[in-house]
Amino acid sequence: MTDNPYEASPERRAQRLAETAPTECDVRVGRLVTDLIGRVADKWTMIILEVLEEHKELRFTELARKVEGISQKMLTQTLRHMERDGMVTRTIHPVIPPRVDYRLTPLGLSLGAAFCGVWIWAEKNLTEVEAARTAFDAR
Amino acid sequence: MTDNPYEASPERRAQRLAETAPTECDVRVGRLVTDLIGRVADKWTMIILEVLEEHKELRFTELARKVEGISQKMLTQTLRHMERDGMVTRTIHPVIPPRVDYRLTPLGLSLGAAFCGVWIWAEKNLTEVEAARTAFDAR
DNA sequence: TGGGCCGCTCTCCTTTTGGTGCGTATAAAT
DNA sequence: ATTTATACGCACCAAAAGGAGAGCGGCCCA
Repeated sequence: MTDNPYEASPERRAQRLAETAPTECDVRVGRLVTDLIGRVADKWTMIILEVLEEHKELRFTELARKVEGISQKMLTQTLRHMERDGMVTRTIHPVIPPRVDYRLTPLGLSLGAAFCGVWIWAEKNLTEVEAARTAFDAR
Repeated sequence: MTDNPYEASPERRAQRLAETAPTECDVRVGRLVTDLIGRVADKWTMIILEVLEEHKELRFTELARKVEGISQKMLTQTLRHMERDGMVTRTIHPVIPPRVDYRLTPLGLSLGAAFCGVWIWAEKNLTEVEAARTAFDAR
């Protein structure tokens, strides 16, 4: 990506203003949104988000068990990213076997809610997507 | 990813049933959502989706120019994935310099609409995320 | 004395991802 | 005769992601 596709074409911006804009979101935020979505939407973040929505507070090994399939490395890494983005809080209890609790912040919860739309879409259009795939593969 | 985390743990499913499940979605939906998000979250799909929302029909090289930075390989690949999932239609005109037109299906349009929620979330919480990041990095 | 628990971190190693560039068919244009 | 334009497919290579497993620090229990 040499430079930003969101600002490239003046006609495109004109069109955006002329038409009933399909997304009324600001164009310049677009890059950051893409970035954010890319970061937030990977496989593990979603699952961890979901698990932490159910059980509001979990420690490291509990998460590792619930997520089931994640490596320690990925769990640590994902949790750090989520912490950095303000999605989870990490509280260390200085006890004898170390204990660290993770829980969602309001920000994290709201993200989960935002993704609910996609979730519902997937639920609604599941069969259509699967049909499209099998039709495509059968050619 | 050795196997599917959504079907792996019996205790988790039991737990899901026992509690007031916050998402009542089917397991296949979960897989599709993860899969879908993983796909849409890649760098190019989102941008192509957006570009095709604005100009409803575009040919290959037009897309290549609008997206600006994408390699031919990635453009082809991403379009094939989107076609397989039923997001775009691909019409080949058997003319002398080949001509192929791409446009969004209703399914593709509705997906764009579904992701609008996440888009809006990101737009709304952008500053908060950035603040969290700088705060985290300053430690 | 020697495990074992917990929450990591670090070091390999393999897999995946993505870019570059070449080949291809075909007819019109030069 | 050669070039040009179009929409790719294919082979090759570099970079990044991600998994496996070892180590570690400190205290408790046998």
